[in-house]
Amino acid sequence: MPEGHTIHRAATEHRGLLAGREVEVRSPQGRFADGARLLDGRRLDDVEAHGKHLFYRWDTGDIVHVHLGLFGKFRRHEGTPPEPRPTTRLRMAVPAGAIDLTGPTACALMDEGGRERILTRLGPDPLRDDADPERFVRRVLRSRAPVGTLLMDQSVIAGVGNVYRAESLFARGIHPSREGRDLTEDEARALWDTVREMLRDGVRRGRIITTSPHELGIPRSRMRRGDRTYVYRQDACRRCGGPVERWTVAGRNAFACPACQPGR
DNA sequence: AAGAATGTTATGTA
DNA sequence: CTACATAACATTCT
Repeated sequence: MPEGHTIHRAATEHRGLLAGREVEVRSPQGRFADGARLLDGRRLDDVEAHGKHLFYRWDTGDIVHVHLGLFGKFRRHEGTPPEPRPTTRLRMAVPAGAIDLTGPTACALMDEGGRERILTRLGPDPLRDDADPERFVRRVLRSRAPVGTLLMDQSVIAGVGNVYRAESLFARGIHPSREGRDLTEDEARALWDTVREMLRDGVRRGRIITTSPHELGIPRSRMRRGDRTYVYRQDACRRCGGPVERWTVAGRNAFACPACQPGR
């Protein structure tokens, strides 16, 4: 379930619950046993999000790196949590509540060097105040790769996944197959702005909704799963009603409305 | 209940 | 060297 909005939301939530406190750390199945043993009872100092990556800083100087991948998920329990399930990779508990992690691509101990190694291969993250949009714009305008590929490339822009790729390009009327260098500077900047707005909205709502009930002609209360996107996983474009193209790029589904997103 | 899914990385092939 | 495709890995939901 995770694109950048999920990660930044988790960082805020986990910081609020855990930071500055001594945390009970557990890892059933021994999957993170070494880390859990080392960190159990230590103080968590901070939680940082960058793109889809999370970094938990501990008073030992250790950093726990978490990447949710495709299946990773956090669950929160208030108060005393139930016994962790066998698939629980990491539990961080304080008296007020607990965070459980399942299915991550990455959950590993590292040091500052490891964190920096990851950050150097990440592009600007539109959810971060320190992000430089021009880095994204330059990279896009110089590349002959399709803009749909560039948006999913975490070294070009960090935090965008398959849904935001489809929906942000739709919002700007840009076909994913257009080459980066064929975009105008204005298009590239507007694309960054759109992605940032969508991500912020995702953080606020805790889910991705890029459609407006007004445009769909559905009352907000009747909106359901399937009404949340214009082209992502749609057969018909929710704006013009025309057929949505669906094809595979690097093993992932890509979506576009050829009428609303001209250019290849 | 098989199949699909909001990811990344390493390795193979053209 | 680049640019692809494919496999591997993780789990839940329909």
